[in-house]
Amino acid sequence: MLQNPENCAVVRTVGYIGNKWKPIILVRLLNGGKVRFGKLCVQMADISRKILSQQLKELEEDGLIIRHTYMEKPPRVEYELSELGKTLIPVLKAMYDWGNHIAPPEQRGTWDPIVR
Amino acid sequence: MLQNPENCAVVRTVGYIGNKWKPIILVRLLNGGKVRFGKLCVQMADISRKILSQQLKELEEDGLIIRHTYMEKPPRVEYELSELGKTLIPVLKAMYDWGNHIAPPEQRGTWDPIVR
DNA sequence: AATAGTGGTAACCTATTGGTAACTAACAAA
DNA sequence: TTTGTTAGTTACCAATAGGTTACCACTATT
Repeated sequence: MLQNPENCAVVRTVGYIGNKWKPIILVRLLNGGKVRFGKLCVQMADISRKILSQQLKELEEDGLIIRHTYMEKPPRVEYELSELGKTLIPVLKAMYDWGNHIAPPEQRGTWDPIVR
Repeated sequence: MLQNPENCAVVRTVGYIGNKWKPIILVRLLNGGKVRFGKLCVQMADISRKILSQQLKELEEDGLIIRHTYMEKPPRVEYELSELGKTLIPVLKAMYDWGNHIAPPEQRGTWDPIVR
């Protein structure tokens, strides 16, 4: 609660998604079903493969996403929001709305994810 | 918008508050008016004075908080949410709610800031 | 035979974050 | 006279985050 800073719920949330990449990765997974590693890589041009796979691993360990591996050659790996991950949607939406709110009008977008 | 990752509103938001300390500092400023540096320091036991003053400076540069200095000895400095900072309340509340939602029941709190 | 495609990992490097201790100025209290 | 007080800053160092490049395994294609 607000009166007990050392045990604040915001601290807990920050522990899960309080860094540069995780909210952005999660938003990429809102647009429906499973997304391949390579597609994420292309969509997020600024992130390196190493950091992306590292962040995906942490998100999976934290139970926010699910990793599907297919025993094919060349390999195929897909990522998907977990049920717990979906509970973050209000947080991601609030972040999206605020970013939109402070953006110059010509850079504004709309929130229309497929996952609800 | 979700279709233009390189220009996503979430990226913008993360640029302002996507780190370990800023959301936590901002939440400390929701409980009404101006708060002294020393009080913030005590409330957030885990942050060092150096990092706290650094983060406060960035928040001020980004226009999210206002810094009031009084020409007294010993010095007095107080921090306050700006109007722009107050527009972040829905984001902070969503983060708070999610952290609360995943917390064990005995660690849950209530959201009752004085600033609205 | 060489190349492309996939989802990584390893080695290496830089940049940012964070921590500690010492120092400042000016006044008040002991 | 010494100490305490406040909100820092500076110097120095360690730890973490993030980035770059190269490489792998295996198959299909050229």
